[in-house]
Amino acid sequence: MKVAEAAARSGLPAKTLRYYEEIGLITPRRRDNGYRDYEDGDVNRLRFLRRARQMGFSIADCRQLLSLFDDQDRESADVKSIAVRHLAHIDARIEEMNLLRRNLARLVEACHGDGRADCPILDDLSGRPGCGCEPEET
Amino acid sequence: MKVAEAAARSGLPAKTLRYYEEIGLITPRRRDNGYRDYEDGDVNRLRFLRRARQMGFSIADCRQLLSLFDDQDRESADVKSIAVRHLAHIDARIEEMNLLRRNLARLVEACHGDGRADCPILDDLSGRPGCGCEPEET
DNA sequence: CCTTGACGTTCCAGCCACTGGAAGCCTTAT
DNA sequence: ATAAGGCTTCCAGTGGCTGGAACGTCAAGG
Repeated sequence: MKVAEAAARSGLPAKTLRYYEEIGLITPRRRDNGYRDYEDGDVNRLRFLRRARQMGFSIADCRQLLSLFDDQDRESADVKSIAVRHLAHIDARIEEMNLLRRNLARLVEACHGDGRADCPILDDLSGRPGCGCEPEET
Repeated sequence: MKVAEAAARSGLPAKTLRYYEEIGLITPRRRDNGYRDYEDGDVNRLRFLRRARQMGFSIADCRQLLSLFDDQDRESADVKSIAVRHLAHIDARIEEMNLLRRNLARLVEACHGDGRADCPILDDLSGRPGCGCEPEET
C-alpha cells in the first residue's frame, strides 16, 4: 500500500512516516516508480511506534523497543528495563510539575487581580523574599 | 558590567543573555569596543526572566510579564490572567502525565522481566486488547 | 491523445529555547 | 611582543516533527 493508506491505517501522518524512514525506523520497499510500498507488517510496526510515542518514549527508546518487538529471542527484562527507566523519568517530571504548580497556584491565589499595580506574582518573580521557593541563591 | 558578570549575577549563562538580546528581550548598551554593557536594572530583569522561565512560562509569556514588570501603571489583573492561563496549562500537562504514569506503571508491574520473550509491555504497544488505554481506534 | 487533479517524491525551512563551536577582535599581564 | 582569556558574530545542532515549494506519476474524463 502507498503512504496515504499506511498513514490512515497506522494513525500517523504521512509526513511522519517519511520522517521515520529518514531516521531509519521503518524502511518500506519502493515500487518501480519510486513510491513507498508499505506491507501489513510495516503498518503493525508503525502502530507500535505510535503507541510507544503516545506513552512518551523517546525515538531512541522506540528504536530499541521496536528491535525487541521484532526479535523473537528477546528477553522481557530488556523491555522492562527501558520501561522502568522511562517511568522514573516520568515520575521526576511529575514531581517537578507538581512543585511548579504549587508555587504558581499560591501566587495566583495571592494576587488580587484588579486594577492596582501591586502584584505578588511580579514581586515573587523579581525576587522579593517571603516565598521560600528559591532553591539556592547567592 | 560585561556579559560574564551579568551572567553570574543573574544566574543565566552568557549564551542565554546573548540569545535574549537577539530575540529582543533585554538589550544592553554597547561600549565603544562593541562589548555589551549591562546595568543593575538589566540584571534585575534577567533575574526576573530566569525565575519566570523556571516557573515554566514561555518566552512569549515572559515578554509580556517583563513589560508588565516594567510598567508602573500595570494592572495586576493582566499579570494574573497570564498566570492563570499558565496554571491551567500546567494542570493539563500534569493530568496527561498522571494518566501516562498510571498506564506505564500497570504495564511495568505486569511484566515479569526475566529471560522469557513474553512481554505485556510489547503486547500492549502492539495493540493487544485488554489495556483500555486506547482513546479511539477505528 | 491530452489534460486535469489527486496523489506521490525530494528538499528546505521553521518550530522552541537554547547550546556548542569556530573564527576573529579586544584587553591585560608578562 | 606575545600569550591567555574574554568578547564578538555567525552557523549548526538538539527532538520530533510540520509546512510548503517544486516536480514526477497515474487514472479518469473529454
